[in-house]
Amino acid sequence: MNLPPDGSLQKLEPLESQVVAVFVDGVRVLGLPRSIGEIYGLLFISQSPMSLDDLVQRLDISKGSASQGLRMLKSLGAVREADGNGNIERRTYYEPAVELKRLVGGFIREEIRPHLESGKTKIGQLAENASEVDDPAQREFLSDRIDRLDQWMRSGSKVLPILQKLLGQ
Amino acid sequence: MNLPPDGSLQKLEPLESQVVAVFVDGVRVLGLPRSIGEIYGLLFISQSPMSLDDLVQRLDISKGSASQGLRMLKSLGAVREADGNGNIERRTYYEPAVELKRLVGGFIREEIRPHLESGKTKIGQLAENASEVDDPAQREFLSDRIDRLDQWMRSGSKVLPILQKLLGQ
DNA sequence: CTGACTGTTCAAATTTAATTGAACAATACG
DNA sequence: CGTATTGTTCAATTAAATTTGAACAGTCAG
Repeated sequence: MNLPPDGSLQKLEPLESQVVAVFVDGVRVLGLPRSIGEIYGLLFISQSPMSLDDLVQRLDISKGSASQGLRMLKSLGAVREADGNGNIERRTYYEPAVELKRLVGGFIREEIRPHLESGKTKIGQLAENASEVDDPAQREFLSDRIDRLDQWMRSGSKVLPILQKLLGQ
Repeated sequence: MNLPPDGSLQKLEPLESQVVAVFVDGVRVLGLPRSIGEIYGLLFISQSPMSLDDLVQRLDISKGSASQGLRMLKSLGAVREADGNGNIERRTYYEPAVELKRLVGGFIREEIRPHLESGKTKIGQLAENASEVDDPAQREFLSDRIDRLDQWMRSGSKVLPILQKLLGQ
């Protein structure tokens, strides 16, 4: 007694499965969980917005996964709530953000920048510790390497906005 | 009966541990295994090249991990074999590549491009399948989305060499 | 040939990360 | 209120990735 209300829901069409697979593969490269790829992929290839329950049914995933996945996708700016045309519906529907610029921007903001920031902090501490090494030759070597590390971080920080600009269509 | 031959080997100095931690964190962002970060990190902060056995001892990892880790780092172009000054030694010693350009290039070549390539192939197939959908409105929507996906891939392919150039010092 | 040394391979064990599902808000409606 | 609906949380489970370690291959020296 929980049959799909109509035939269009439930199992994925072959084309939908293929698209979902592409995104599942894509997000793995980015180090994100597979459910993220499934959810975004299905939204991406669906003509109308979908609710959490729709995703649970069509992808055969748990409510928990769908909820957490949507949360992350929202924080990445990769999905947004569709304005329920008639506000009669209680549940919220989601649609994908399809501008590459936005997706890349969200990923950089949420997944890259925090690491760069914390890295810079740690490197600052490293530089201090290195400056206290007794042996001068050793100290010079360490400072040199740590400087280089610092340069890498700076390069990274400098390149990110350029990257975003280049992908802005 | 397997004591360290001298005090300089075995446990990591605090500074070394900190540097290794930075790299462990760094490679996790890139989706690479922690041992990769440990090995590269230690090589990076070490003044002289190290052998597989050195790494095993100092990082307290297995020979297997060290071997596989070095293999991946070699394929990424992130470490190279040090030319044994005197060719008296039998075992090979490794030193890190410290040019950001080379590291980024290797990562793009080994980890990014293959996915872009296979993605392009899959999208080609998708486009075919989509063109065979009966309903014209649906077909148009699908083609539109798949086109977009294709554009993303092209953008990615176009940006990678620019990225490499930007990081070339 | 035999033994010592260096490194690789890969199935099994371990560790880490993601997913589930049951319990729990929160809100709406009669 | 009572209960139906929608969604969140999080401890327990499951699944995936990494690490281990024992077996093996190749090489050199005696």
